[in-house]
Amino acid sequence: MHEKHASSFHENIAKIRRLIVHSSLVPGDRLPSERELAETLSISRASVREALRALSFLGIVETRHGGGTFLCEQDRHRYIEILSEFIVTKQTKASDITDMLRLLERMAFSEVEPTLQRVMELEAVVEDDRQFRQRLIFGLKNELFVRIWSEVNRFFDGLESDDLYTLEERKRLIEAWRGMGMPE
Amino acid sequence: MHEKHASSFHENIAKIRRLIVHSSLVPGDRLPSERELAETLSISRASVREALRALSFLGIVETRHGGGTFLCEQDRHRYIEILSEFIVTKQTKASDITDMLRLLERMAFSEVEPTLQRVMELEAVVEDDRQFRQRLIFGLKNELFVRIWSEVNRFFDGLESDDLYTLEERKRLIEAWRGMGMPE
DNA sequence: AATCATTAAGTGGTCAGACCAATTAGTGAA
DNA sequence: TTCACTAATTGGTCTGACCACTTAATGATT
Repeated sequence: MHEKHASSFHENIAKIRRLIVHSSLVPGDRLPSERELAETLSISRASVREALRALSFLGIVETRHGGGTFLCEQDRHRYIEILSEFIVTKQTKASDITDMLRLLERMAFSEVEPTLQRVMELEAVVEDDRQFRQRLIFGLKNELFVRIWSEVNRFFDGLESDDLYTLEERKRLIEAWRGMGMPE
Repeated sequence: MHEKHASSFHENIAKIRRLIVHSSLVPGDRLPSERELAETLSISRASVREALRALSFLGIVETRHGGGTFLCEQDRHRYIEILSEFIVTKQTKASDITDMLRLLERMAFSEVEPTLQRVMELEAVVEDDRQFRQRLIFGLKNELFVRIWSEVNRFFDGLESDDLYTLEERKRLIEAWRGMGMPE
């Protein structure tokens, strides 16, 4: 007999988070078993598992086969508010995202040598804010950097905000970059 | 009748990744249904869902209730190799991690004004590489930045590598930073 | 009584089948 | 041809079972 599916993925994660906070769990503590959580939170064990998997991805909890589910060590739990709220529910100040992108992209400028070819490639897409920023980032050969930028940019896309830079800014950025290279 | 659980979480993700590649799917294309994937890959639908949820977290696929599961737009799928391999299996070049940390921390220096108090706080922990870098990063009030740094640093910790900077480097960084502020 | 191998209980991992909820494709009447 | 309706498809959730691993309890041995 089904009870009506009032639950949802995000809500379930929030429920477990609240439980962690209310139970005053400290890093290293073991959470209630999945079966217990399911009954307490009035959701199925499958849903509990999906939520726990998400929290595991966020580095908040850690599961050990046969052992249990534990709150992660370190002060990582201090970021529960930030992490889960941000990644899962996408609630972060829009200014944080745009600031972060600007920082990352400025960094890309300072880390990549402005060769003639690169400058031309960038100028070719100067009309399109999105392509411009993407081309810029891919100049960095650090895969990890690209990954992080992509993640942040994904949320920026979901923001439905305007371009990050104006056309004039983009042109100015290229000029400044070019100036950093050659002693002309 | 059970077949023996030869599957594992990581393997399942890899299976779906291979299927995406071999099927020559392009962004926007729909993946086979969960039931179909389960049969094709010889794993349960629950396991398929867990793997898909992970890929969804990585921004590789997107699910629409009643509609299907789709490969994300953009060239994000080009990062399937990078993303899934990195986040899930933690296989990233150590040099990428240290490079990234150095970049982020250099960025912190350039973004934060070297007030007298901040400089003193940093000098107080100059002996400890870990504390030094953490104190530095927390000077940035951008929560998102802190989050990202924390994530990257987590992997660095798991690397069992030496300090990121030598004591001399740390002292030199502080001096250079101090010099950026006051016109002395 | 102390030690250690064995056993039982507990917990995460997987599987199977069913039903709910939303979308999409197909159908038929206007 | 158009559009409302229906059926099929697909993701979302639930239930219960069994497997694999860990941990605690048990009991025999020393």
